[in-house]
Amino acid sequence: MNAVSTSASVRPEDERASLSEVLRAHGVGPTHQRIEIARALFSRMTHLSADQVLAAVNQRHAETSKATVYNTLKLFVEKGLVREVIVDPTKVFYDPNTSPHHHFYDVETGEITDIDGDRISILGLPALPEGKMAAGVDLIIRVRSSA
Amino acid sequence: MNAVSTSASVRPEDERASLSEVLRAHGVGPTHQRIEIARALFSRMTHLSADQVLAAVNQRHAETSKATVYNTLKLFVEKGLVREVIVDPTKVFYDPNTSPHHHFYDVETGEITDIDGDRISILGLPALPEGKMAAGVDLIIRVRSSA
DNA sequence: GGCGAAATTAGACAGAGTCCAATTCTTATC
DNA sequence: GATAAGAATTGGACTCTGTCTAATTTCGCC
Ligand SMILES: [Mn+2]
Ligand SMILES: [Mn+2]
Ligand SMILES: [Zn+2]
Ligand SMILES: [Zn+2]
Repeated sequence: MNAVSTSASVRPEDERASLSEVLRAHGVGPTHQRIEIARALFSRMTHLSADQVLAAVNQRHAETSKATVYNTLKLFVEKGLVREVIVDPTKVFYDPNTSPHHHFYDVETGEITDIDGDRISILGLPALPEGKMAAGVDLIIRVRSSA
Repeated sequence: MNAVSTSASVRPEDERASLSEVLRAHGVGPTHQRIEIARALFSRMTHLSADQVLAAVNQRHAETSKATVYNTLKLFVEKGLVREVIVDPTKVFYDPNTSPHHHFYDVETGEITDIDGDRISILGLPALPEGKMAAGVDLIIRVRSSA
């Protein structure tokens, strides 16, 4: 039940129209740049850094500025279209998968892999601090090549 | 069972001597700067950023450079004296508590609080990817003020 | 088409962290 | 305690991620 079909045989025009609707459905006015940024994320369904999004969007010829990529990613996070993944101390990754899930993080290669959220249960959590509510539960399994 | 007594009534000289031994025990040659950095972390037992360590160590009068703070924190991590905590996209925190445990992270204030490791169990984890070994399990509960 | 609001942009800026070659310390040996 | 070789420290330049701003362009609507 994801935002956008990932099927390979979708005409680019249809894909953009459908992304446009997804943006509107999340209260984001569709613009050329926002659609391209959404396309970079949702057509790949991988975890991309801002820099990688910028490169992806400007692959054919420059279309979108760095400022817009940062503005747009922040907006997408606010509107719940994507999620931030904080695993690497040097950069944030953006995750088009917004269903609750966790991550393997390869500390050597930087690769991030999803762990399905509803197979995991976390027991024994203490009560939240007074007056605080949960805003997210991030479980990160850091891995590296064995041997 | 921590590395260094946190009791208030320890003579500064004794504290430094004892830190010196802790460093040696971890294969770290003790120097004036390293001892002061260790003292900043272990006397507070809180989660400090490199910048906070730098400020703490240079409080009375400048003693230690930024380069040395970064060099030393990296060395301490390698030698298992402290642990990195990656929760804030803008900076790394260093944790003098190396026993397995998890964290509350207040996204509004930046406050980091420990969650005892052996009360928590995590069930349903999938097998690690082929040829990979676990290098760490980080559970972060992001919280914010309710209402 | 024309208008006001919203979005985009270049480029300056900020902050965390790295790097390097020159200098200063440690430590082992005598 | 003096000496010498290796180890650690240092200022400052540099890189990288991310932010900000004021000017321009585009969008949604009449
Ligand atoms: Mn950084
Ligand atoms: Mn950053
Ligand atoms: Zn994910
Ligand atoms: Zn901790």
